[in-house]
Amino acid sequence: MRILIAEDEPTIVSDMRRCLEDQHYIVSAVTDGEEAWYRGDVEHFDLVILDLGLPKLDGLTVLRRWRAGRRGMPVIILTARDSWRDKVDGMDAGADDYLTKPFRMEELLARVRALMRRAAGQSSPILSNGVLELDTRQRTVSFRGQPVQVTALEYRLLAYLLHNAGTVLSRSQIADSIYDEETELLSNALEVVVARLRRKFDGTVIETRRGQGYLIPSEVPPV
Amino acid sequence: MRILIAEDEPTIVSDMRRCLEDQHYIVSAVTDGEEAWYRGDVEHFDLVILDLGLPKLDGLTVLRRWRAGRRGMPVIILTARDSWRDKVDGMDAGADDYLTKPFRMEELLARVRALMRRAAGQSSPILSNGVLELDTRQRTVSFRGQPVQVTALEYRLLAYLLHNAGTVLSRSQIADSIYDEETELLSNALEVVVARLRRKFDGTVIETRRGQGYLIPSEVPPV
DNA sequence: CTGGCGCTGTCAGCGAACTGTAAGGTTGGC
DNA sequence: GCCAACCTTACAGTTCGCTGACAGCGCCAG
Repeated sequence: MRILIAEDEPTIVSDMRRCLEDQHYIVSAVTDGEEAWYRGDVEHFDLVILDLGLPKLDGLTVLRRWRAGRRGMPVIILTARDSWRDKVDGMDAGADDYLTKPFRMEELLARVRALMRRAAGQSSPILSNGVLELDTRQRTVSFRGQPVQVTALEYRLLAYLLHNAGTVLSRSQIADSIYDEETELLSNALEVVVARLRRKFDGTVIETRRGQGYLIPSEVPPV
Repeated sequence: MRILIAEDEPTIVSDMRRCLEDQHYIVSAVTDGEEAWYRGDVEHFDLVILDLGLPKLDGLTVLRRWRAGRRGMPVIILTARDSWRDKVDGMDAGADDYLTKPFRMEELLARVRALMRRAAGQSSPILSNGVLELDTRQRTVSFRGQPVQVTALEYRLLAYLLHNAGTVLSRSQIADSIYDEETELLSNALEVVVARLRRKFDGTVIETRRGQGYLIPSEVPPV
């Protein structure tokens, strides 16, 4: 689950980052509106925490541009002022929730969880391609009907591949999605994860496209 | 099991809170309609007790908004007036039950229990996965047919896990469900509770998914 | 009021599981 | 056949969860 924080105050950012990473979210942070808009437009985030008072381009504008461009990810807006106008404007612009600074981290987390839950409730909780099945609500994986245990990292990788079943995904796309941005990829870590997964199923589930990346076929006839 | 009380009269709130907390429910309370709607929209509650005569936003409107937004939790409405119109309107708006003020706490509790049971999707008050059995009416637990004594906290944890048997539940989900919102989770308290429970059964009943959470398997062949 | 008791949170040390690294083998394309 | 890309395996560092001991709290009986 990737979260984008758009906030220019360093201490708030680092507090939020720490809390969210404790909850195993993958956090990216930007400090001005232009960058916020760009990242949210170009990358995939499961949730955005957006300060309204950003330099260069204010939060409301960023949000409106995203929505105009059909970026529908849940957005929580932060406002320093306790004015209901901001909140109303924000909700009208397409925000899903708001928080007034200062706020307690627990409250932020509760709202994040709620939005994640709501977003999850809208899509089907089961990802499947015929042989491989992933229940995103139960966080379980099964192969040809047999339950299989996977680690947290393996699960993230599987979920990403299966979510984009039929599409070839490059290493860097995969890495972006399952690691946070600081972690460099200077070894064959990804290959190793793939290998470990293959051993748990059979070697054919995850296909390699030499020079391009990996993919999981979108529909496989059952056996 | 979390309950939201939306009621503006302090004495009624505190009476209800005391009774419900005696029954080991986790209670949150709000005093106006706007906050009620917001909390119910954003957080997860297993049941709501909703006064119809709330300031700022009346109860019926709150309820209709929740239902429009697909919030399906059971709702008991309270009405000060003994008029059938309110009740009918309330039920039409999606309430599951009603109570006319003044009422006796025992009656409230009975209705709460009934709705909880119904929401659990089973007429029987017994939760079981084959080896572990939990009688929600008597608040007793047995393992392989043998009764086992558990503390209140342990019971809440077990009930939550068993209620979602087969699902991996993260620490924060569990904490949300068994503690009230004020309590911080800054240590390994949860792990300790799990350990104590494991010692009372055998170590295999509650499974750990490292980095993800805990789960109780949904169906275990009896021995 | 006091002491005992049961419940629960905190802490520290240990062990196991997870994951990145590296080295050597294998495969596929040119 | 050669080279680069990829796979596999083993290993080691690190993180995460478990456990046992302890302490604080609230409750009840004396």
